Amino acid sequence: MLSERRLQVLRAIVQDYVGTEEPVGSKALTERHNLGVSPATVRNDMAALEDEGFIAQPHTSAGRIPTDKGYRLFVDKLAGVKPMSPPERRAIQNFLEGAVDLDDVVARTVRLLAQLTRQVAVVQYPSLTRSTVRHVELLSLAPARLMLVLITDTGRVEQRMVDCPAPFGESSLADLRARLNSRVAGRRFTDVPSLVEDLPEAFEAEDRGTVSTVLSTLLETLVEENEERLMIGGTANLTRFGHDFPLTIRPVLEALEEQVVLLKLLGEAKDPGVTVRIGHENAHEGLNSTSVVSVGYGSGGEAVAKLGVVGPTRMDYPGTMGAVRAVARYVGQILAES
Amino acid sequence: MLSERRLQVLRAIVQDYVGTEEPVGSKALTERHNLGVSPATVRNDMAALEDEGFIAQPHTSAGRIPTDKGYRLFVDKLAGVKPMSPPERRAIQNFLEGAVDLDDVVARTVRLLAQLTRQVAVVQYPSLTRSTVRHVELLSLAPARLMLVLITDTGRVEQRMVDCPAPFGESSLADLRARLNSRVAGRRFTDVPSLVEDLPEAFEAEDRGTVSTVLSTLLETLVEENEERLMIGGTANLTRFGHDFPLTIRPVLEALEEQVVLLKLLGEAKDPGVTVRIGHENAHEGLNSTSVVSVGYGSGGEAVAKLGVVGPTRMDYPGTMGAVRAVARYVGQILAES
DNA sequence: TCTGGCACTCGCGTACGAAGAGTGCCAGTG
DNA sequence: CACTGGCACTCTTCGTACGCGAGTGCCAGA
Repeated sequence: MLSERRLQVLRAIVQDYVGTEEPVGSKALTERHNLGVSPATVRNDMAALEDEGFIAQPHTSAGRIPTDKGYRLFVDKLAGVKPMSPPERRAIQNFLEGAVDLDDVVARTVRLLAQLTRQVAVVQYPSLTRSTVRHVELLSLAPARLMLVLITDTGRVEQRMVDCPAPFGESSLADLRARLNSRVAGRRFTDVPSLVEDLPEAFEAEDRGTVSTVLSTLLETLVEENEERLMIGGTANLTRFGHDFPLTIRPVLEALEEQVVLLKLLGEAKDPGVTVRIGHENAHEGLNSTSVVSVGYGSGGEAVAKLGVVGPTRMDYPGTMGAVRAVARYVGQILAES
Repeated sequence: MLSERRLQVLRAIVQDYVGTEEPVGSKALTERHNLGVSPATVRNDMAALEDEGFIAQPHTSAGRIPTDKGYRLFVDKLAGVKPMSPPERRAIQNFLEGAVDLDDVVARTVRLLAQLTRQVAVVQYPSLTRSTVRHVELLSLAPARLMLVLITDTGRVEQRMVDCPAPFGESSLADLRARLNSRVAGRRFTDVPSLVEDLPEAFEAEDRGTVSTVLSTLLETLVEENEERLMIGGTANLTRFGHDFPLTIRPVLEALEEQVVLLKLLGEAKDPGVTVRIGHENAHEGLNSTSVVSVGYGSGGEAVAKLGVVGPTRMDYPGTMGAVRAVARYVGQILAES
């Protein structure tokens, strides 16, 4: 196993490299951290760390840089989560509090995260499938045309057009609206199907077709997975990555445009706390030189969606994790209030 | 004034430069376009064009590249709009037709534009202020808490919370809902204020406070300018710009994140047709080396929002203008149908 | 007015050498 | 046995020099 000092050396390498963006050599290390040993000793430790695969050198005769494995060890064992300072917390809260609706909350969250971490921020809209129904509204637009509006407890609104098989009277409409709401309001989305399946039976034969159509549209809306939307921001921060550009930035931008990829990325993190996926741990190869720090957030105790940042593997993990965690917490509060 | 041949030379320079991305010299020009004159003659013409400020040379002893002024002349006088081919038109239509709601229409439009032009696409959501009200819905969430939902003819949905000064009964709510809709449904947003101003008078004294609150929230929503949302896509195409990166791409990404900037940019174009703003014609300095091609689109005859692309000044103007115009046309159709 | 010719400019790629940073290894020491 | 100082070696980086090629501007002539 690695001795205590070798771990310290690794930690020092990560910290210095993150700070300077340049391979770090043995001499610089002893100067900047008082490890109490000489460069030569550090060199021996470095050789050992390299054998184990925690660090590597870009070319012979350059300093060392951490590998993905090295960052992994650093994140798991050598560093904690750096809490936000009180002023920062206040700033976060102030910034989020001005939001007027869900879109605004998400938009502000993205900006905030991007600004705090100086990286690319990704925020998933509160998922439909994990939330509860606040209200279902039905509007008559034409004799045989309805609009279905679904409002969730997180403030999200979905609307769908419904073309009815037969004209549907105002009184039937009011009836359906009332029955629907009394059954599903406050219930979880996953419970809705079984709660409404016998609804058509309560109506006259001529209306049943329409009721069924409305219900199936509703159920469709509930499960619609591709409706998992997200918002990203701070892409300009990508330009700070390396100086070796197009090659690095291109695939990342492409990946970010593929919402499917991002959703899968966020979805994979099951951990209740902050999750970090480093470099090649990300399935998508465009993101092989980036790390993703993500966490769930929710209006109540339970997570209804994820948010996170995408940045170079060479990032300030403790600070980023702290920012992500803090933002998630406050967004949760805001959602619970609204 | 510039002779006919000199204009042809300018056109040839623009076309070649757009194609090759490299400064074009007199010899190459005579080889690729049969102008019927020798390189020496072309050189004289080039010297004249340079004196007039239409072209420039990056360094002595390099070929010429068009200036912003040169592109401007090209766009205004030397090139038309290249119409889309029938297969392309069909592809556009097919791609847009699958959309399920407004968000989806906008999202698809962005993808489509980005793909067609291989540049960054920007689509503004149909503006609230220029559309008409389809329906206003009021929901009671708590005794003194309402949700106001506004649905526009373009399918856009806005919701707002309303905290009432006093509890508001179900019957009053139904009353208000009915009166509100009978007055404003189908009317233009700009007409709404005068249509509802005397509404509180129709209610009992105890309810007037709430009615006023609801109305002012509604009016606020109507004029809320900062709610002018937009969606962008195709940012990965930025990496095709020049090979001189960070410097070029950075400010563009930053400008794109500032929705305010983009909205102003799109808003400035008053022309009913396709508008092109080239390089320094864009007020924002981050966009000084890009061109913006934009056009209005709408569900009826009238434009309710803008869409366009942002790309390098060195772009295929006729093709881009054709694509933008065609997409706008089809999006308008889709919106009118839904 | 156009053309061919010619000298000139300048950016670009390659080659070479010096400088500097960092390493690995080894012998010596507490 | 762990640590240290010393030293030779490797490799990148940077500056300079140089030749090539593309392109120009100008001029004399048709």
